[in-house]
Amino acid sequence: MQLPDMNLLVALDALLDEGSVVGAARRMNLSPAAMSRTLTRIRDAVGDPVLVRAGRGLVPTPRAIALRSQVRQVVEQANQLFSANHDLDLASLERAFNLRANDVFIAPFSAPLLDAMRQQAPRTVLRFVPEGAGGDEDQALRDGRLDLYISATRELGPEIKVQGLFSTTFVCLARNDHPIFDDEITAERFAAFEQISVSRRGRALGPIDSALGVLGLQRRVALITPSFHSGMFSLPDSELILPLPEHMLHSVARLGLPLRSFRMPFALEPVQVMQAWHPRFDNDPAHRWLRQTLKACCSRQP
DNA sequence: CCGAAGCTCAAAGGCCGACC
DNA sequence: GGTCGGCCTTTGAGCTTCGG
Repeated sequence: MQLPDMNLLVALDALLDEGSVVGAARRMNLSPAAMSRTLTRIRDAVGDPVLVRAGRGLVPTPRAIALRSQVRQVVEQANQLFSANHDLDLASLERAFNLRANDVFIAPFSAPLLDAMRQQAPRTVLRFVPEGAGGDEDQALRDGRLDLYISATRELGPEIKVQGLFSTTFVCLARNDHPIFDDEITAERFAAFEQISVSRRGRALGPIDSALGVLGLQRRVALITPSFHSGMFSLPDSELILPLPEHMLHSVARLGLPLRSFRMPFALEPVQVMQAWHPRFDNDPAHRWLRQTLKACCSRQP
């Protein structure tokens, strides 16, 4: 049986990633001419143009886009196969770790994590990547665009691995002289003030509204922001209330804004924050080290 | 030794942005 | 609008390596 040339897979991976013959050639230490000929062989093998001219550069065909994540996965698995027995040398490890997280994690834990990385693996880079279109976490984890996804969501693919990091409860933030502090804070008084909802997907309703609903109450969300930090800057000049995870209070206090916190006047389920990764990284020593380091940071902090 | 495969070098041709 | 230079991909020619 004639096996296909596996080197073509590595080249295809580089070509799809770079979107350029010159870029892929540079990555593989080849001349552009050699990479161009390799692309010709890939086209013959796949039976598709794979990359077609668009102006000065190249763009992927639909077939290439469909193949992309599969190619990435196969190449990474092959890499692991050949490097699985190598000891991890953190001192010389050069790698950028791509994480997607919101400020519930970033505010309290990014500094300790970065500190641990600097001490143990000084040549690694921590990169927080922005939200993709329409919540593409599953695909980004599969493609290897994301090393870790840190979130409270459980709506991930069945193969995705998750590990609990910490649990946090919601407290509220309002300006120092907010009228809510004038009297006892009850659920009724809480619901009477306009509020900020933090949602990366632009949602106004969440667990707080469900809990209020049980009490026969309803609040009005006047402002929706993508992060807690962007929301809190609207507090000093308004009567808005911002519910936010307790874990963020310490870093909020350091900002020196004229804000004051108070406990939720009704019961709310704690939020479990987890880290999620694709199973192909399970045995990757560097990835395992990152997960352990991150988990340790979360365990140490309040 | 020979052919196949894959490489480099050099050159051609297309496209884009800057400049007049 | 036309010209020019730079960048990119592609292709022809020739070289090296390797297996039969």
